[in-house]
Amino acid sequence: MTERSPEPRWLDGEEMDAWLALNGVILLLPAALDSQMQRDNGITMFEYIVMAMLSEAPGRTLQLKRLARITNGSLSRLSHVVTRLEKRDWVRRRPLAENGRVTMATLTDLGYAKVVASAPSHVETVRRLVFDGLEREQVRRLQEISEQLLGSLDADCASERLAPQR
Amino acid sequence: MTERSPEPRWLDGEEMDAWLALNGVILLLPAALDSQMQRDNGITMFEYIVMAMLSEAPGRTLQLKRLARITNGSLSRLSHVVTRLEKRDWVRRRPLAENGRVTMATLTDLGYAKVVASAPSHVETVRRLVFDGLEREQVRRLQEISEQLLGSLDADCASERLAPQR
DNA sequence: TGTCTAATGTTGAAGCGTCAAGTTAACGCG
DNA sequence: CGCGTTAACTTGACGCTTCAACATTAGACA
Repeated sequence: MTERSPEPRWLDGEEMDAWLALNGVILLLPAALDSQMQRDNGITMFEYIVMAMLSEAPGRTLQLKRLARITNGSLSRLSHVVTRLEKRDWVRRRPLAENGRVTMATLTDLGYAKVVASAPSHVETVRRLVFDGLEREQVRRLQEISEQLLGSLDADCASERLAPQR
Repeated sequence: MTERSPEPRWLDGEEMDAWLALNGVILLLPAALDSQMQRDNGITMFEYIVMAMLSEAPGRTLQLKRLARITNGSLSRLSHVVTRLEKRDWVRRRPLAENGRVTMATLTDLGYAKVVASAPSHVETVRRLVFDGLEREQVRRLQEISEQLLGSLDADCASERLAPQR
């Protein structure tokens, strides 16, 4: 619990304004995307991303560990989700013969069809909520800033793994 | 929803890059903030925001409906959270005499102390994850872009309320 | 004044995510 | 070879959010 650091470096006016706006975005945008996906396609945003990543992988197959990484999810979360997707016959699990520790997830034909069917309305929503309102130049800036933030976030995750607090 | 629109307006290269990065941010940043708040202060990010908003309100008191709006949360979610916060003696609920429909939430002294104690580590995290990596100019651009996105999101919410699908 | 409708909150159930614990398999190394 | 350690994954419990249903009150209006 951060001992008694003398005085935190509070945010100044510009930072506070930016933070309030960004805060709204990271709260509302995922909710809006999830809501649309659930309503129009009956699946979670995360389920969609998992299947979309699989659909682009060679043989529509990926190791769970790797799939967890590229979807920014925990292994546990992924395991639960794959269980659900298996019940709907969209994904199949198969242990790898060469290495008994890894298990592979494969997107079925039915799963591929589901991704293809779900993509258009999703893209439409992203376009409407994000890109329709932005100039070309802003899109480039958004990418630059987001990648910068991603860098800080990755560093943060890494440091947590290496230096458990307390 | 979107019957058989001929062909969706797919994202081009720049948009796709920006989207991937933004997607990572809106997925990882809330998780990182929640994780820090839970670990260091034992409360949810949303609980913190609720109490922080109350702490800045006149009389540390706000109507639930209004509190829901400024915290970007649903009324139901807020009701559950306030119930939890009441159990910890951080917030108190009181129906308004003048208008039996509204109920007010008030931050207690204990709740105020909790916010004050939680703020430094939170600000430190925001600074580390967001602002330490950005130039001044980028902060301004981030604000501009975020506010633009917020505009689209608000319009989206509004349209959903007015035009229920199906 | 009586009724209808809308606004404000509450509640319970169901679904999803996290966390901690457990399993199994590979690896290092004495 | 046996042992301990690590990596990959699974599972169950718990907590939070959503959703739908409900309760209550205020205002409209006839």
